[in-house]
Amino acid sequence: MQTVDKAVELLGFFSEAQPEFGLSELARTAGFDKASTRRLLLALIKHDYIEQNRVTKAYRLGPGVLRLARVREISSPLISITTPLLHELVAQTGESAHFSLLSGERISSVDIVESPKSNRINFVLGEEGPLHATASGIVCLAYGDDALSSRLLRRKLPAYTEYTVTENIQFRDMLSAVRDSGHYINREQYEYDVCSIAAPVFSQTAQPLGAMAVAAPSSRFGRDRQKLILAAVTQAAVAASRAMGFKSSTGNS
Amino acid sequence: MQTVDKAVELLGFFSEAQPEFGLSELARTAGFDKASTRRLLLALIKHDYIEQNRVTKAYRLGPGVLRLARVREISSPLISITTPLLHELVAQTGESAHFSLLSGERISSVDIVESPKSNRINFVLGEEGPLHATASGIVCLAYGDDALSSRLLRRKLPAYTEYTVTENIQFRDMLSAVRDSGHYINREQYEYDVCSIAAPVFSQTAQPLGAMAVAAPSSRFGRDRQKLILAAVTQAAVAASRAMGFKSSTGNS
DNA sequence: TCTGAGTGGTTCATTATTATCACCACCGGT
DNA sequence: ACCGGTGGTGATAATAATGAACCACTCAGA
Repeated sequence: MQTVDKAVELLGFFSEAQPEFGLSELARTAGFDKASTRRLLLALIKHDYIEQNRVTKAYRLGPGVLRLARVREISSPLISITTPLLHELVAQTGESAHFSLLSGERISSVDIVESPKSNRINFVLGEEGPLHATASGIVCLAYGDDALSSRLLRRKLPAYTEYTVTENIQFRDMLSAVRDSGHYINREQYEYDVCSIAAPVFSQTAQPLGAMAVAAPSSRFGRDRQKLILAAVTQAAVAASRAMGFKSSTGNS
Repeated sequence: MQTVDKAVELLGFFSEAQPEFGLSELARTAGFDKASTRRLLLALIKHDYIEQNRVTKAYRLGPGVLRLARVREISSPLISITTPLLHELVAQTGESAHFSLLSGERISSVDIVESPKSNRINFVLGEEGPLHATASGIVCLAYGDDALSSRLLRRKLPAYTEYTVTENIQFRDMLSAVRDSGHYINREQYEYDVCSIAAPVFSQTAQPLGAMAVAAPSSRFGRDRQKLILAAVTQAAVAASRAMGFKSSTGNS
């Protein structure tokens, strides 16, 4: 089913930052042949998951994806749960908050509420980030399938800043610490001057499906604020997990 | 790319009414081999467009579709445009209103606002209906590609009630009338006691991408109420088209 | 307990599909 | 006129998908 793989992989390249692609452009970024790419796109267009601008010839996500999301959201709500929690997080902490989904070996923000402050962290909706350098990704790795973290650790982890943890042993210890504490505090490991705290959100089946996180500039990341943010984030994550039908194994009576 | 076709076709079977499928069940409804179906599902699972309940083994739409919809909605808003218009329609008419998307040879509601009345028409989100027997479908056909209506008319149109238009000549006349008037009034052609009025919504590229519609029980579908509903629906559809970047060719100055 | 009919899942020889490259027509700048 | 870039197309060589038969399991009923 490599053909299907490629087709749905194409969908993954579209993001808020780049919602449109030319044919050659998409083929290049995907690493596929131009002709193949076009055939894949045609198949997707047939079902309205991609549409083409007749004038500019550019391809973008089609209206069909809306139907899917509505159906999914009705049968098992997610965004409608996280949005109010994120608003609360922003109100409590004054910082930008976001909910990210674990998606294969990447993590992508699907719900964002931005801080009202002018100096704030901005996220791009739908943009994918690495698991090993983001707080959200790290908590997902910690609670996720061992196979996933092992697969990731087989390759050398790329460093994004001098603080990125790239050593396998150190990384495994970190994951273990996350499992003990229930959260992770990222201090400029992905981007300079960006710190964030994330806590995992679990599905009914107790798998981590994503993470709630709050991000702040380093200048507003002192001890006291960390405490405040940490408390708010963990609370929000627990609330989200509960709302999604996850029965926590600890603290039930 | 028949393989991709099949894979994305699978996604189409999930709806609010049936958000979960067993493997055999899905293979049966799709008409695919069980083994193939499973391989297709695995490919989709890999990218989080399908997920499987580990306990019940049932398949359903995965969280990945949420990302796609958010990206699409940010880059070219649709639902966020139609929802307020639908609320207004319900306020004006007192009846249930919905926005449907043209999707291949079917039409499916993606946005619904229900009437506050206890006797109201209820829609199922994401459920697909036939083009030729629904008001929304008929207006899309009227303004859509000729190839689409011709393809549909090649087969004998199935009748759902005694009022369903199934004769080709009569049907073509009907489409022509829709193009003249800009709307269609469906009186119990799909379901008894359900009448509805629909008007087309156009994209930037002047293709009909769906329709706004209001549906009422026959008992509340007298002349005066038809007039009221018709005016409200056409107004809402025009507003939606405009908001989506469609430049109307008539009435511009 | 045995049977049968239904699950979900797997295998592998057969078969039909898709990838690729070279090509075309077109556009915009030099 | 040319060049480098689009989007798009078609034939053949190389690859992938198919599906009948199979297993293990569960549930219902005799």
